[in-house]
This record gives sequence, structure tokens and C-alpha cells, in this order.
Amino acid sequence: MTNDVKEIFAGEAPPAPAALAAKVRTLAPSMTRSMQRVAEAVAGDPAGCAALTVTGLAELTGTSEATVVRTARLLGYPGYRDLRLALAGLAAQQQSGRAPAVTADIAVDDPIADVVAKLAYDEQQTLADTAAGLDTVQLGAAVTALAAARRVDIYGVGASGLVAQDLAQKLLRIGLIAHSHSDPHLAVTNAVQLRAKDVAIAITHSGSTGDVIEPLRVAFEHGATTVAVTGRPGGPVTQYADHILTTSTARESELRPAAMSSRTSQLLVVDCLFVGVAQRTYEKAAPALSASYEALAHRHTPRGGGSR
Amino acid sequence: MTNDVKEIFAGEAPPAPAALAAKVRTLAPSMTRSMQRVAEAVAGDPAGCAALTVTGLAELTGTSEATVVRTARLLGYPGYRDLRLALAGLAAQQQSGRAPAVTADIAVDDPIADVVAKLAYDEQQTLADTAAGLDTVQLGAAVTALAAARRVDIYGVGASGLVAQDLAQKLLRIGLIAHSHSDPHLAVTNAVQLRAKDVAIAITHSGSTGDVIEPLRVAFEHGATTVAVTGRPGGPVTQYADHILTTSTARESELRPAAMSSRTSQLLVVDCLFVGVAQRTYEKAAPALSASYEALAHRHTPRGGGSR
DNA sequence: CCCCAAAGGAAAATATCTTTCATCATGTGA
DNA sequence: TCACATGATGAAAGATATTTTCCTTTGGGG
Repeated sequence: MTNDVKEIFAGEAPPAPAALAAKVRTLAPSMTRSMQRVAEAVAGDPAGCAALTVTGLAELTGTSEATVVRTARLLGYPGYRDLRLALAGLAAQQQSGRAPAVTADIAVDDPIADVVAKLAYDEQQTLADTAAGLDTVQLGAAVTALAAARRVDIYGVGASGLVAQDLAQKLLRIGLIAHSHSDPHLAVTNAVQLRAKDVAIAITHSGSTGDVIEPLRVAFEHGATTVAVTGRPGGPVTQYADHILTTSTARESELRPAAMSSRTSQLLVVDCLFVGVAQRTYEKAAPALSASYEALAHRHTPRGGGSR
Repeated sequence: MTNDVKEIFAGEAPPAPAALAAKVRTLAPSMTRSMQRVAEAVAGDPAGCAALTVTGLAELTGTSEATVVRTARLLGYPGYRDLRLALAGLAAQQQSGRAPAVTADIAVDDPIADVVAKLAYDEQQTLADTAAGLDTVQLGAAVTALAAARRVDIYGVGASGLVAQDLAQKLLRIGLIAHSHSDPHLAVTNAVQLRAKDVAIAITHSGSTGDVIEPLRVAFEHGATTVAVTGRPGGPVTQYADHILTTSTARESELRPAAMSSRTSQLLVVDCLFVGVAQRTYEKAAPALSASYEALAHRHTPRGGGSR
């Protein structure tokens, strides 16, 4: 086994983590010409060398396998194999160190990879902001109201309409009676049915979408508990809201409409509401959750090319 | 040579840089039990596994060398040797930038503030994983197809249905003719209309939702360009897809259904598609974007009670 | 000019990785 | 329930890569 080898080198070699270039410089004088060539190649392009086999590196440097192995030994590794692993690590570190924050705006001529990175970064930022800015007291109050609600109506139009639907779907799954409305007339028509113990939720980024404010007002006046999920905590919608949940707004640009980050933000809020309610009504929610999972299972083709 | 193998995997495999854990999760369903054991070991302790030979890892996981190699292949590497190099890199990265980790699962008795923090963290993680795992070549190809499309049909049911709607809304805004379908019958009915130069997009996390696969198949057979947005790159849906966009999967738990993170992931992909198309068709898209913004303005109450 | 010692490399020996193939488990349909 | 098909799995053969051995070359003294 390699035990003997390890023992020979046990005295001196902490396998050299990142300071490889330094080690090469230190040891260079004690190296022979061929070994210097190898060491140089290795220090100069760790990533490239990590991709090579002994033979490859030997050819690249115009030397032999034996020399490469000798060099690896001199640098403190049991053999080339281990040097190679260290090189791979080094390369990865250099790579990741070169992550220069993708704060710039998305431009028309950005390559697609940059678009992905920037969008992901922005949405992550939005999530962090939203989480930081969310008033947990208001959130808790809204959850309490929902958990006790006889019926829940949710209003949203446009992009917010999808968020409204998402929340309604989720609440339905855990046994609440929830509806989302994107038609303002129907929304108002339904809002007049609401009474105390019912909950109405309006979702609007601008906080001033009339189509959503109107049904919330009606619900409010009929005594329902009202919640506003909005990016403008001072907007008109809040005057009819018992609880206000604030979503955050990222900077927008031509290629990145506000709808994108507000949606991300709204969805986080909505997820928090959902999980909160699921916690409060755990007894009821748990079986309902698994039940709806079961019901869905048979809609998937039986043998998917995988087990689960 | 390994060429044959490479060719088989050519469609999907960028050697996977840092998002290994995510890849393991994504691919786990399509793995056999033994392979899952290996994948788990690898994802759980990259550093430790990097120190092992095939034989060592096989023994550790109680499997055989063959299985280890198979797993390495499935994860997108030509063989174990390369997986091992990647692991060394990963280990080095983890070493340097230690993880903050709010990793705990959401519990029934978590205070609401913790729920917010955990959800936000998980979704951020999901975004990072998705961005890292997204094949930009496939994405670019899909964008090209969309930019040139005469008509776009988008299929999705359940939670994915909302994502489908979101994409349709956005594409409409920049002047494309896009429809989303969540009714499988109507979807198929419409799919038969599609021809070359049209694009059909199926969105399904499981990759095996019959209601979504069927219309995609029809579109595929009528010569349309087909795109699958799925969390299971090996699932049935992919057999009718010209381009596959992989969404990532976060660990799920009872209180945090898979739908939540898959939605986040899908939305990011969809946003990337949208921005990509907007870039390509900038001349047309820019005025369309501002036009739809104007049209919406008057639906907001004039004097909002806030300035911006 | 010859000899020696260090350096370097070719090729054998070994370790490691990959492939093949026979066996075994699992689920399917009669 | 049983025979069958299908796929999963590991043992071992086969291929590569790495390490070691040992011989050749080179460059200096004596």
C-alpha cells in the first residue's frame, strides 16, 4: 500500500493547501532543470494541469512521467495523483474567488449566462429584503385571522392575480375555503357575502389598483378581517386593511419590469402566510396535505424512468 | 473511447461546478438504491470522498466499483476520476467560504419569525442552485426559438399552471402571441394547430404529468419546437422536448411542500426566457413594454396618498 | 581521455479505473 | 400464484494511469 510512502514523508508535509506558488518558489533552487519546468507549469496554470494525466503533463513540459512524480514528491505530496487533487482544489478556489458581484443592470447585449446570474442575484436580494422588512406581528395577526376564518377571498389582478391564485390553491389544500378573484365585478359581488370571521386579502404591488381596492373596501365595510399585501405601505389600499404586509421593491429597469421582483416578494409573503396557517391548524392540515398529494399521484404516468 | 458515453450525455452535462448537492437532489429520483447511497455519500462529504479511490468509496457505501462509476456518469462526469477532481474542488471551496446555514427544517412550533427566515433562506438557495444548474446553451436555443415563433403555447397544471400563465402574460406584453393552457383537452385541441416555427413549452416539476406531456407530444409531432421546463431531466416529458431546461429541487418537508421551491425555480427559468426574448426582439419589445405600462396606469387611482 | 555522479527517461510493475457479463431482485401479466 | 421480463448489481476481466526500477545520458573533474 501507500502507507510506506506516507510514512517517509510524514515528518514534513502538510499536503500544502493553497500556498503552492510560494512553495514552488521556495523549492525551485533545489530542483533540477526538468523539475523546474514541471513546477513552473503547475504553478502557472493549476486548472489546466489538473486536467492532465501524468503522461500529459510530462509531454507538455517535455519531460517524463518519472520527473513529474519526482516533482510532486518534492512539493510534498505522496504522488502525482494527490498533487492533481490539490490542483483541482486550488483551481476551484481561484474560480470562486473571482465572483465579482453581479450588481450591474441587465443590458440588451448581455450574454445569456449573465442574464441568468443577474436575475438570480436580484431575486435573492429581493427575498432578503422582503424577509428583513416583513412585520412579524402583522404577519402573525393575519395568520391568526386566517386560521379561524370561515371563508377567505383573495383579490389580485395582473401579475398579482397569479399570486392570489397561488395562495388560494395552497389554502384549499389544507382545508380552508379560499377563492381568488381577478374579475373585479365578481370580486365585489362575492365581497358583499363576507362577514365577521371571514378574511379578505388584497394583493397589489402599487397599492393603488382600483380593481383590487374596491372589493377589499366592501369586505372591510361588511365586517370581514382585511389584509393588504402591498409594496406601498402608505398606499390607498391600506386604508381598508386591518393588517398590512409589506413587500419590497427592487430597482427595476427596462428589461426587468417591476412585476418580476414584486412577484417574488409577494410569493414569499404568501408562503409565510401558508406555512403559518398550516402550523396553527396542524391537526387538520397534515392529513389534508398528504391527501391532496395522494390524489395527484395517479395523474402521473406510472413508470417515469425513476422510482418516486 | 468514452465518446459514446459522452454522446449519450452530451445534451445535458456541463461538468457541474459547485451545484453538486443540487444535482444530486435533482437526479436522485432517477437513481437506483445503490446509486443513491453513493450520491448521498458524495454530496454529504465531498472532502472525505475526494480522498477515496473507487474501491474505497465502493466499500464505504457498501456497493461495487461499477456502481460508483455509474453514479459518477449520471452526475455528468466521464468517470469517477473526474468526479473525484470535482469533489476536491468543491471541498476546497467549502473550506474557504464556510456556510452560514439556517439549514434546519421548519417545525410545527417554530415562531413566525423563524418561518420567515427559513423560507427566505430556502428560496434563495433554490435560486442559486437553479442558476448554477441551468444549461445556458439549451436556454439560448429556447430563446432563439421563441424569438422567431409565430405562436407560443404553454402547458402547465396545478402550481406549474400559474408559472405557465406568468410566462404567457409576459410574452404577450412584448408582442408575442402566447397562450397558456391548464385544461388538458383544450391544450391538445390547440396543439394540433401548431406547426414548424411555433413553440410549445411544457412546465412540470415531476416531468411525468400526463396532462402536460400529451399536448407537448402532439405539438412535437406536428413539427413545433418543444421545450420542457422540468425538475427531472430524465423524465418522460423530455422525450418530446427539443430543449430541456432543468429546474432544481430543494429538500422538502411536510410543512414545506416541493411545490414551493419548484415554483421559485420555475419562475426564475421563465424570467430568463422572457428577458432573453426581450433582448433578442428589443426593437419590438421596448415600445411594447412601455405601451402596456401606459395602458395600466389609468387603472390606478390618480392620487395615491404616496408620491412615487 | 576516462571515470563518476547526478539527471533524466523508457519501460516494467503496480495501483486505479472502466467495462463486461453473469447473477440476482423486482415487479408484471397470465 | 407462477413464469417471465426487465432492470439492478457486483465479480472479475480489461484498460489506463501512476509509480518504481533501472539503464542511458550528460557534464564535470582528475
